[in-house]
Formats: sequence, C-alpha cells, structure tokens
Amino acid sequence: MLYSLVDGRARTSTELAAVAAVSPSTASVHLQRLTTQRLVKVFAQGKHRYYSLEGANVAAALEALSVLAGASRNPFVPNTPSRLRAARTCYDHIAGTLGVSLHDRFKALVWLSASSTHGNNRYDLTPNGANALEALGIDVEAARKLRRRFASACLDWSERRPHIGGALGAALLELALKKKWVTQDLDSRALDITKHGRRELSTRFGLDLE
Amino acid sequence: MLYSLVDGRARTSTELAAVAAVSPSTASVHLQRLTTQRLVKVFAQGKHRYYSLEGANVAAALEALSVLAGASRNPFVPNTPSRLRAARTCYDHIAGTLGVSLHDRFKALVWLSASSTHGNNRYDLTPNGANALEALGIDVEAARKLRRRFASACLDWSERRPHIGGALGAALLELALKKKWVTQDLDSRALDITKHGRRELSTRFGLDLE
DNA sequence: CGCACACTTCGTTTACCATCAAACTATGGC
DNA sequence: GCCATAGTTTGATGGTAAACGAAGTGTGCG
Repeated sequence: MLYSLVDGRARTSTELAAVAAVSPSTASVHLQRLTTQRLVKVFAQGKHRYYSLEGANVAAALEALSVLAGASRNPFVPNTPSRLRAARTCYDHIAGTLGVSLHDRFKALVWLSASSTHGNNRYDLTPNGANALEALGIDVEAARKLRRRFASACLDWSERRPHIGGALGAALLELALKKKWVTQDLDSRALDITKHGRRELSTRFGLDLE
Repeated sequence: MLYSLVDGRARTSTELAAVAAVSPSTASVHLQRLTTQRLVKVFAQGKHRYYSLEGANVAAALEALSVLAGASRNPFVPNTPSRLRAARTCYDHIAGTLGVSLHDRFKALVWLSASSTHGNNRYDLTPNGANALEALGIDVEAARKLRRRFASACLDWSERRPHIGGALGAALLELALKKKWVTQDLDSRALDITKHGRRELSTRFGLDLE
C-alpha cells in the first residue's frame, strides 16, 4: 500500500485493498493503523476517503528500504479515457492534467499558498498571485465576496493529486472559456485545449502540456 | 540489534542478544536471517563472531526509519579501562584508540587499500603508502618477505573497529617503540603515548588524540 | 588432553496478529 | 425518502513466526 503511494497520488481504501490483495475490511483496519502511526493521512471527499503518504519522511524511508530490497516498482497507470484525463470540468472548475498542472504551477510561482486562517486544504492568493490574475482579467475581489469557499484543494479523480476548486477555480474556468483557451464539449465533461490556449498557457504560465 | 550497530562498531552475538533482551539462541537465528538478507555481515575472530552492518544502504534505511519513529538512540559506551582503551598491544601490534586511528588515517590517506589478491579483510600498501613508511624508517620489503600475512584488518576489542595487524602492524609497533612515540607498560598490555610521540603523530599523520 | 566459553542447531510451545464475514454507518443520486 | 455504493467496526479463527531449553559444534587456553 505504502509503496503504491510513493508517486504522491492519493488512493481510496478500496483501491489500496486491491493493491494489497486483501479484503476491504482488512485494508480498513490496516489503514487506520497507518493513520494513527502518522504514515499516511486521510482526506475525505464525498463518500471516498483518499489516503496519501503523510510526508517526505515516509517517502524517504520507503525509498531507503526499497534500495535494500533492490526492487523496482511498476508505476500507477490511470485507467481514465485519455480525453477526459487531459482536461475536464469538475463541477464548475478545471480538472484533469491541465487542472493539476495549473495548481502545481501556481504553487511553484507562489501565487497560491496554504491558507493560514482556514483549514488544511484551503488556499489563499498571495499579493503576487492576486496581481497576476487581475492582470489576466480575473476579478479577484468579486470572487472573494461570493458566499462560498474562495480557493480549495480539490482532489483530482484521474490524477489523484489536487487541483484548484472554489470561487477562484470557477473564475479560472470562466476566464479560460472567455479567452478561448479551452472549449467545452457538448455532451461530456471533457474540455478541449485550443491551439491558441496551448500557446497562451505556455507563455503565461510556463506550462508545457503534451 | 541493527540500531545498536549504526555507530559502525561490530558486536558479538552474545552482546546483541543482551541488547535485544533475548536468549543467545534466539539472537543466533535472528542474526543468521539478517546475514542471509544482507543486512549485516559476520567476521569470525577466534571464538567470537563479530556482526556489523552490511553497508551504508542499511545505515541509511535505519536512519530514515528512526526519523519516522522520532527516536534518539543512546550511544555505545565501552566499559574498558581507559588506559587500556587509549593504546595497547594486540599480540605484536598497536590496538586501542591509537591503533584504530592509525588504521583510519592510513585508509584516508590512501596508503592502505583493500587487498585485491587476498581475502576480504586483508590490506595492501599503495605505492604512496610504501614510500611514506619507508621514509619513516620501516623496511617494507623485509616485512613483505616474512612468512605471515602482510597486513590485515584486526578487529579491535575495545573499539570494535579494525586496526592494522600482520607484519606491517608489527613493524609499526616496532617503529613507534624505537622512535619513543610510545613506551610499553611492564606488567600490562598498555602503551603510553609520550609527549614527543603525540607531537610526531600529529605532524606526520595529522592525528589529533585526546 | 580436557575444560570453559562462544555460539549454533533442533524441536517444541506459545502467543499474537492478520484476515475475513457480517453487521453497521455514511454519502450521493434519483 | 430510498437504494446503491464506499467504507468502517466487530468478533472469531487459524496460521505463523518468535522464543526458549537442551544438545551439539567449534575455538582457545592451561
């Protein structure tokens, strides 16, 4: 279970049960123990409970042990249709590889930081981030005034890593549609990244999508 | 057991049994397993079998795990009389802190290297090392001709780390006595490092002894 | 040579822990 | 409001591995 989590992605208890080839109940008690021992952390989203490694310490220990064991692990392959995996909507914001990439990029640029006031999986825009997004045409102040969480880490279904949700996520999708960076599929949640969009994402955010 | 070995010192199976608070027989089967799994290596000397960590990999893994456990280990304290621990003879060569320090220093200076032709715990002098020792007044060629092993790793009883044995070790002790770097105690195996010797060891080998 | 010591091998016992099924709780969708 | 799905709790069970004592092997010392 732990080794399957070293890629940084989160997994549900049922998936981890399958990975370990044990029954869901066995997996449950095991994961409970791993949680109390601070090896993994849980993140409940809807009726799914996503488990991921607690921190870099744990990954380091696993790495060191796998060196001893001389094992090479086979990587996780998501079995989501590739069109949906690349980019799609999640309620009213961007998910899929694109969503996760944006999230990672915004954190790397320090536009987004973990919220100090709210819970664990909430974000704040830094002054830099607010300026940059205003410059792109997002009304950050308006988004702040809405009666909903401003920005949150939403766990991505296909990538199993967080993307940006909340009012800010919605504003980003709105912007991307308005600027024709992406177009919405009519009968699915898939998003198409336009040629123009690909260029813009690259120059504005340094995002290089396959 | 493994944690008690992270300091790089070797320990006997009886000591490790005491460390783990189990019977000698239990320790024996456990150590056997650790050996086949390449976590520790054995070195038989007389009727003692010294166990030590197999390599840096193992130490790294233990380190990573202890970070997770948040434990701080209490270090090994040798219970040997300090006079004997500092310097003494082992058969006909130098043992104790001084012996181990010389061994470590010679390896660091690349005067001594693991023997390519003989077994695992044998040494060869490098050309550099031979020159340096000849310059000090050791007849290296004569030592080579003796019908005994030239240089070997002899596990130090108090330090639990190797010092230099064999013909080379004997020649080193002979030199140290002749140059009055050390004087031999009359009724024990203890060696006294003279003031002069301390100075010489410092300038010639960069050895700083307490 | 024989004793003492260091350690290992063997066979047996015991305790524990992983595992599962069944029952239970929680969440989302219609 | 009800069903389906996701996950957890609980209690019983069996397999396994850790542990020990007793007997065996090997090494050094007098």
